[in-house]
Amino acid sequence: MINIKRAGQLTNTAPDTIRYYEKIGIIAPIKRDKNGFRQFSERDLRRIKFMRHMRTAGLNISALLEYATLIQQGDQTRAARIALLTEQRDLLQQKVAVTQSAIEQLDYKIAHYDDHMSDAKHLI
Amino acid sequence: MINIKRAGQLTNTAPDTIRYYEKIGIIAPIKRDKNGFRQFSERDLRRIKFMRHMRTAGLNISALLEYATLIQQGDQTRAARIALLTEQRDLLQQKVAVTQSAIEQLDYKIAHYDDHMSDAKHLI
DNA sequence: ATATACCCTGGAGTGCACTTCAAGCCAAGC
DNA sequence: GCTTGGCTTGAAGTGCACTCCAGGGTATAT
Repeated sequence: MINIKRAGQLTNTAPDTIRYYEKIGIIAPIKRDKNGFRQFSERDLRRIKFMRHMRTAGLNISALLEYATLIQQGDQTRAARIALLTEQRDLLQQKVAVTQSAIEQLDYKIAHYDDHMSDAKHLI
Repeated sequence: MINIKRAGQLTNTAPDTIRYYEKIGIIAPIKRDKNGFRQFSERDLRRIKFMRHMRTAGLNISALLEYATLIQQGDQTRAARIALLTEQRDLLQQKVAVTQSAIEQLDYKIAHYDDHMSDAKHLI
């Protein structure tokens, strides 16, 4: 059986973070053994990995909680889930665009640091 | 002359944030009029815009402070500045990669929500 | 002269997402 | 039987980047 330490290794997530995710409800309650210790299933691990991945990418907890809540409410929320995922994907795409343009500005500065000094219009 | 309210509008930055940026040193001290009111130059505005842009993209304050400090130290820090900008650009590129992969996962889920239910391996 | 509308400062407060802590339970090894 | 190690909980603490506030100054309009 997979305990919380192992689950943390397998999902690259601190045990405290896993407990926190369960407590706030973005992952479903984990099964316990007779001592109250968490026993992780493969599905639990997939859920943790997914939430970590989305958090790392920049989704906030409240969006993930909404999603987790929709899942818990069953199949009739499918349309709402798709809408939420689509909205969040669009947000991530905007983020990528902003970051790309920052990368371009950095590249420009890196490439032109020789030519001008810092009073040139494009430099600070 | 450009006061802080106008500077905020022109740079899309709250006046409180501009004061904060000056206080912590990621922008140079702003010139004051006889009443102690800030008078922003075009260069000040460029600096604020740059810092906002970088912050929005995800650079942290400490990296920006390092950069601002190097600028203040003059031309002999050019190599260090380029190194810092390059390092930060690489970090942003990694961020973009992570975010892109999250977008792909979301796209996959959006596209396949009909086919399977949530016990499929790729869904949570 | 009084109201209005700016600005200033230092310091406290906020929101987010963890992260750490204190106190305690249970099982295995010496 | 007692220590060690892993787990449990609720609650408090942390770090980051702002954001707000109290108390006060100055200039313009009525």
